[in-house]
Amino acid sequence: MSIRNGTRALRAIDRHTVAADIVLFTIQDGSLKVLLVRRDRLPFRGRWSLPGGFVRTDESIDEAALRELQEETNIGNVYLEQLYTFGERDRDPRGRVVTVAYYALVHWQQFQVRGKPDGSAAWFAIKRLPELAFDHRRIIDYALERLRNKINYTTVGFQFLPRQFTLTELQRAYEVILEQRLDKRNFRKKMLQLGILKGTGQFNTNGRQRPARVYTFAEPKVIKLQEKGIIVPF
Amino acid sequence: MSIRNGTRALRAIDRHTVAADIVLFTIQDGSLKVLLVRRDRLPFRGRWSLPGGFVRTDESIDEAALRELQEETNIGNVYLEQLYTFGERDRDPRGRVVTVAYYALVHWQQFQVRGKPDGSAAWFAIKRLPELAFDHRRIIDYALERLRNKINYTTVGFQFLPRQFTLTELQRAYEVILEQRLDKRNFRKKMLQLGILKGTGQFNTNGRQRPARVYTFAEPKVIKLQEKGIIVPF
DNA sequence: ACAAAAGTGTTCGATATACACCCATGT
DNA sequence: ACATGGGTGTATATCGAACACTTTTGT
Repeated sequence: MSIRNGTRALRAIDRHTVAADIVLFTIQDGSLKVLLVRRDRLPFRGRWSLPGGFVRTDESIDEAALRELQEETNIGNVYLEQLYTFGERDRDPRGRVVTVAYYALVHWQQFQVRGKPDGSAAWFAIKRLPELAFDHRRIIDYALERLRNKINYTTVGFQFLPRQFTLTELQRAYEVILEQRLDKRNFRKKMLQLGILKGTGQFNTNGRQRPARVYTFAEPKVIKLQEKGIIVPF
Repeated sequence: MSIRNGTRALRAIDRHTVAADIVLFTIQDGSLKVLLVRRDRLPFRGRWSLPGGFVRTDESIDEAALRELQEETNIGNVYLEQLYTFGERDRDPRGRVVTVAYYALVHWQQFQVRGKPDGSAAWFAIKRLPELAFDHRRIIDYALERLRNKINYTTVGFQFLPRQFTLTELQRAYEVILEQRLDKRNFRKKMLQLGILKGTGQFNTNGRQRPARVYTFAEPKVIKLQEKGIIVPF
């Protein structure tokens, strides 16, 4: 990099390596999980770590996060949000690496590990994380805290569901994230009166029980609910 | 920087310059203001910009933000919080510069511009910002949004006040930040029942009116009020 | 018939909101 | 005396929380 317009050189001593790491959440088998990849090189070879990598100088950090996500998975259209930037001095033994952490949410069926059925990438339940490389454990904790906050006043939680879903499925997602049971009647009342669900007229009959109404989201994107009312606590 | 333990070199092509910029808020003369400094070099020479500077490789980003703040002001003990990292490709004409933005809140008396009475640093009302360098306008907008959100469920707003204050002074601060008038009785009721204020027994008699009770914060730090109840809306 | 999940209303308490007058002091 | 901001309580509406039974299907 060279001096272009400036009078001050961007000195080499000021240079950092910037990484983008992603906490990719999903819900599977009734528990909240994150995607981890096994490191195949030093440092921390063999340890599990967050998917991510270095930001190139010809891309924005957001672009880098999306690219990394696509390199490891086949996911295209994901809710991805910047989380926090971790810049402690000694967080990477290789030298000065600053990580811009992101978090993303997907429906588990939406996800496919790309070309790596060898166990080098896997979902881990939040409750049973292995030892992680770098400060990635801290990053996950932070992402989890953000997710639990954000579910209270936005529709991020919907990202864990497929396009069509039943109210019970939606409630289960909320219960898993918040780690508490919710009252069925209160939940349904609140959700329906928010006006962000649209009945499809279809019924889902997968079990040996009464068929459930199938809904979709009326709002295409994640929205804030400040003015419409807060979703939880119930 | 050299390869230490790693098998992968941290290639020069991955190197970025990392800056820390600070949105320093205060309340003065009944309006919310930010500190800006005039750039004395290219690019954007002569334009106003956020205080900040490059992060050195021997300090964490938080340390850099604090250092920059202290280099420009005499402030020691400040509420400082990381805001967001701006990493668009072309946000800096000199090349690849990633900015980790922070915001900080001070009582206006706490602040002194260090050694620069020449007009190279000044407070600007949020409502009357000049044209700014880089994407600093966007950063300020983002900080303002965060501040307005955070005042609803934390005690950050208290950082705008001196150690001792009256309830009316506290209410004025909230009104300035939220840009709306609040009901006096409701405000006082809510604040007092939160249990985070401590009466000093003293009275403040600065005007030609009834003396006002003087309070201090019972809680030393900024706290979340999720469990105690939300401060606003009133 | 029964198991299993879907679906549905009401009551109660807490909290937010709206609102008006007297008090203590300085000039 | 009067101007100025300090200080106080109540009534109403809204929202969250708690709570149990009937319905529809598959086996």
